[in-house]
Amino acid sequence: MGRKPCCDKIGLKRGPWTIEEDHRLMNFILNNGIHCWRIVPKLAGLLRCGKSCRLRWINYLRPDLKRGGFTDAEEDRIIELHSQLGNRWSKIASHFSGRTDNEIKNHWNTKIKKKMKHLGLDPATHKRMNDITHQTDPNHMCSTINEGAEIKDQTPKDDVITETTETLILSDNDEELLAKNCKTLCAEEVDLESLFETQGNEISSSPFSSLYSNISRSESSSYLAEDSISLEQWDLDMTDPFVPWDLFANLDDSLFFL
DNA sequence: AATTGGATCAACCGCATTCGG
DNA sequence: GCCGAATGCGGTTGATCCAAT
Repeated sequence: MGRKPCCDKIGLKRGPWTIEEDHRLMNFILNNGIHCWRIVPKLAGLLRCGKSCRLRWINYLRPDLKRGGFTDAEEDRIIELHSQLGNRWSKIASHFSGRTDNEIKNHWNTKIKKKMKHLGLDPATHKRMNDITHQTDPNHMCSTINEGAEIKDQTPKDDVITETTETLILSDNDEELLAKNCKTLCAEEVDLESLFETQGNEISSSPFSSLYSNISRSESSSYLAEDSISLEQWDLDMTDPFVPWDLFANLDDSLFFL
């Protein structure tokens, strides 16, 4: 028997997205918004399933994505949130504007996890790994205590970890506040103009970097000044695979439900 | 120059949850 | 309340890149 597939996969394309596919998906969403992912590929002329389109949009094409490496402050925040929320990546991602759950999850698995292990911390519990050894095997006590001392000397982040584990127990009020802050953060409109201004080099890692570098500040401001915009109105060269993110600024609000 | 192995991250898979009739 | 469809989510995989040998 087995589960029915989410969509008819016969004839559907898989694997990495091409520029042409990105272009089609982005143009479709720009013009129509998102109402039902299942019909998006059909209407956009893509041989992909809706799920794949959704993922591509959320993780790569979304205009408010930050991209670029994580800062130390962001890493600390991830560790803090992970200590409170566990592997609930979408919840953690909701505390960052412009970061996806997939991005955070990857960063956790490839970088943070290793760092924590290197520091003698269990990434799952955020506690010292040798503390566990301590409890379960008293014969190793001497060696683990020495290791612990060594770790403390070499890790300035220890304080952060200790502090965050202390905040594990939240009162109802705290949780309510946390949820409220999260909502506010998600509801905030993304200021693409300031994003353009402040992100500078970070954008360079994006495939859209060449585009950013080609738009002058005055040009981007004039895009934002338009009241209503359509693709034809912008007079875009549709052979260009990239659409300026600035142009997203005046889209229907419903587009920014994410 | 060729090979190998580790790191990275986009994309997929399948289960869980939500939604609508 | 039930059921099927749609969507969300977290774990995992695999392609690619790059440094080391």
